[in-house]
Amino acid sequence: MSSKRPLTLRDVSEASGVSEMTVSRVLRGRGDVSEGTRDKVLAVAKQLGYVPNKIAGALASQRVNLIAVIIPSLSNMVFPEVMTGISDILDDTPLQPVVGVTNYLPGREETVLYEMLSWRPSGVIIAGVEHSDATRAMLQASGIPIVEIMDVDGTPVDSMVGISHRRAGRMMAHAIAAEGYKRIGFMGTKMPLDHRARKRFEGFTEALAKEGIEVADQEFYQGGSALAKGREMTEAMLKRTPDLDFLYYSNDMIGAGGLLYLLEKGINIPSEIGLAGFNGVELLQGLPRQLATMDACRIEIGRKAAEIIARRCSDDDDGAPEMIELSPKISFGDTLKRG
Amino acid sequence: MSSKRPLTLRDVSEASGVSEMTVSRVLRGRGDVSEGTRDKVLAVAKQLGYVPNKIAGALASQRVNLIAVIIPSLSNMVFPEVMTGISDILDDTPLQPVVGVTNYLPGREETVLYEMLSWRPSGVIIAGVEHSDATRAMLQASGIPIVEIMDVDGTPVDSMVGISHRRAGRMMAHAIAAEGYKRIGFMGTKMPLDHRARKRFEGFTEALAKEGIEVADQEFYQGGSALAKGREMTEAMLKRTPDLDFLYYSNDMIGAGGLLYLLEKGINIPSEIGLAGFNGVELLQGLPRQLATMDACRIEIGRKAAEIIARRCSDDDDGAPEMIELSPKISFGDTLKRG
DNA sequence: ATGAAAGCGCTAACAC
DNA sequence: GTGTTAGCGCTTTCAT
Repeated sequence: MSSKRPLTLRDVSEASGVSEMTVSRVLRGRGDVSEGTRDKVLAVAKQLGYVPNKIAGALASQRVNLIAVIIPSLSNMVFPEVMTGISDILDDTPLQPVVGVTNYLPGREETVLYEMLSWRPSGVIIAGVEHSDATRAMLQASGIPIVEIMDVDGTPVDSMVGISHRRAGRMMAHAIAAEGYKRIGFMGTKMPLDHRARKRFEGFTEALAKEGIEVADQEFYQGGSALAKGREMTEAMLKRTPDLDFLYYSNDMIGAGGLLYLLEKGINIPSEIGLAGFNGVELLQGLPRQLATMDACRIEIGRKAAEIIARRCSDDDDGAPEMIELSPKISFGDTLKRG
Repeated sequence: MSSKRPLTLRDVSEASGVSEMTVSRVLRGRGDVSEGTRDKVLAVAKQLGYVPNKIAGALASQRVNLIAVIIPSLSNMVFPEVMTGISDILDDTPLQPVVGVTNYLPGREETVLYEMLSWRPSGVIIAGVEHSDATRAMLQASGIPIVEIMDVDGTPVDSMVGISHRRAGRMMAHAIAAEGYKRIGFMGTKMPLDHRARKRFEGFTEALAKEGIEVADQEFYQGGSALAKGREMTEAMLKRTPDLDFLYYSNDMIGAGGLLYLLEKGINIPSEIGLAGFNGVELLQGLPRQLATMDACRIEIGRKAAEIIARRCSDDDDGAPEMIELSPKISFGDTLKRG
C-alpha cells in the first residue's frame, strides 16, 4: 500500500512511454505538447498517484515560490488576521506563504529567519522594524525582496508597510484630552517585549505632556489570560488611584477585561470613567458596550505587503522599495465621551 | 550589498582553502574534523554570511526534516494551541512544523496536502478523520508517518490522537440531566463545516434521548464575530422559546456571548438558566462568571501527536501506528448547578 | 512537438 | 582527518 520509494518523473515516463522531459512539460503546463500525449501523461500520473518533487524542481529551476512570513505569535489574533490579508493576495499568484513564529524573542527571530532563508524563499515578510544586527545583515544579504510590516517608526531594510504606533498613541491622547479627561491611567504589556506597544505609549505620554497632562498611574503585565489580566489590573489600579477618570489599555483584550469589571461594579462609563483600547478586534463586537479603540489596519497591512512582494517577484520589476503608511482610525464606541 | 547570486558551499570552500566536503561536514557538525579547520571554516562561513541551501541538501540526502501540519483555521484559537503543543515537542528534535490552512474546505485540504507532500516532508499531522478519498489516498501512498488529530471517532489512515467528541457531547448531556435541567436549547456552528461540532451534538442529543429529553430548540450560525453571534442567538432563542432552562453552546466563544447577554438581562445563572460551552478557552478566565465547559486537551493533543511523529521518524521505530484517546474533563464553573 | 545532455548545490559512500 | 566521485530528481537549453 505505502510504497517505500516515492514515485519519480521517470516512473511516469516509463509507464506512459513518453520522455521525462515531455512528462515534465505536461505536468507544469508548459510549452507545446500534443493533446494526445498530454491526456495520456495526465492519466498515468494520476493513476500512479505521482506527486512532483518540488525539492528537485526548485534546485533545478533555481526558483522557490515560497514567501517567508515571520511573526511574533499566533495567539495574538492580530497575526492570523495579517496572514489572512497576505493569503488573500498570494492566492492569486504562484507564491505561497510559509509562517515562522518568533515568540517575540530576537534570538528566535534570528534562527527562524536563518532556517527559512536556507530554503531560498522568493521573499520575506517580517513583523516589526527592530531586529538584531545579525538579522538585518541576513535580510540585507539575502538579495530577495523584504517587507517589514506593522510599524513604520523606523528604518526599513527594504520595503515597509504599517502604521505609526507613535502617532496612534498621540491621536488617542488628543482624543482623550479633547474630551476633558485629566486623570489618566495606562495599562499594557511589559515594554521590552513589544516595541509597538512601547511606541504607542511613548506617543501617548508625549502628546499628553503637551496638553500639560501626566499619566497618573500605570501598570504592565506579562503572560496569562489578557481578559483576566485586564480585570485584575483595573481593579488594582483603581484601588491604588481612585480618582482616575480615564483608562488607556495597550490592547483590546485587557481593555475588554477592564470594561467588564467596571460594568459589574456599576461604574458609569464613559462619564465616571472613560476607556480605550487598541486594535479593533472582532471580539469587541459581542461586548455589552463598544470599547473605544483604534483599527490597526491588520488585514490591509497583510494585503499591501503581499502586493509589494508579488510585484517585486514578478519579472517586470523596477526594484524600488515601497514605504506605505496606513492611517488607523479611532472608533469612539460607547466608552469615550464625544463632543 | 545584496549580491545577486547566493553563496554556495564552494565559495566557502575556496575562501577557506578546505574541500567542499569538509566544509559541509563542519557546517553540519558531522564526522571528525580537526579543531583547526573547524574554526577556520566556521569563521569564513560566518564572515561571508553563508546560508546553507537546504534544497540541495535535502535532494542529496533524501531527508527533509519538515512535518506538515494541516489545520482548518488559525482564527480559531484551538489550532494555535495545538501548534504550541507540537512545537513544544519538535523543538527538541531536528524536525520543524510547517503549517497549511484549509479553511474547513475539503477541496483546499486536498490541494494543501498535495503542495506539502511535494516538498517530501518527514511526516504529516492533520486535523480530523474525515477526508476526501483523494486525500486519504495521498496520505496512504505517501509512505510517511501520518497522525490524525483532534478526533478519534473514525478510522485513521495511520496514527490518531484526540478525544471522542461524541462522548464529550454525551458527558455534557449527562451532567446537565443529572442536575434536573429539562428544557434544553442548543446553539452551534453550521454542521457540515465542522465534523467535531456535529459529533458533539449527536452525542449530546443521543444521551439526552436516553434520559427521555429532547432538545427543545436549536440554532446554527456561520461566520461573524462568535461573541456577538452568541449574544444574538441567545436573545432570539429565548424570545422564541422562553421556557428553556439550559443552553448548550458548541463553543466557548458563543457561550461567552450568551453569558454576557443573560447577565445583562439580570437572569439568574445557573438557577434560572444553566449554560455550558466547549473548549476551555483561556478567554473565559476574565468573564464575570466561569462558563461551564469541557477541556478539549488541545496542547496535549499537539504534544502527543508530535511525540508519535518524532518516534516514527527516528531510526529505531517499530512502525506501529498508535491510537491515543484523551479524556476531556468537565469544569462546572458557575453556570451549571452542581449536586 | 519531442528528446538528449548538462547541471542546480549539496551529501553518501568510499578512497586515501 | 580529508578528499574524490557519483548522483539526488528535476528543469534548462539546445537539438531534432
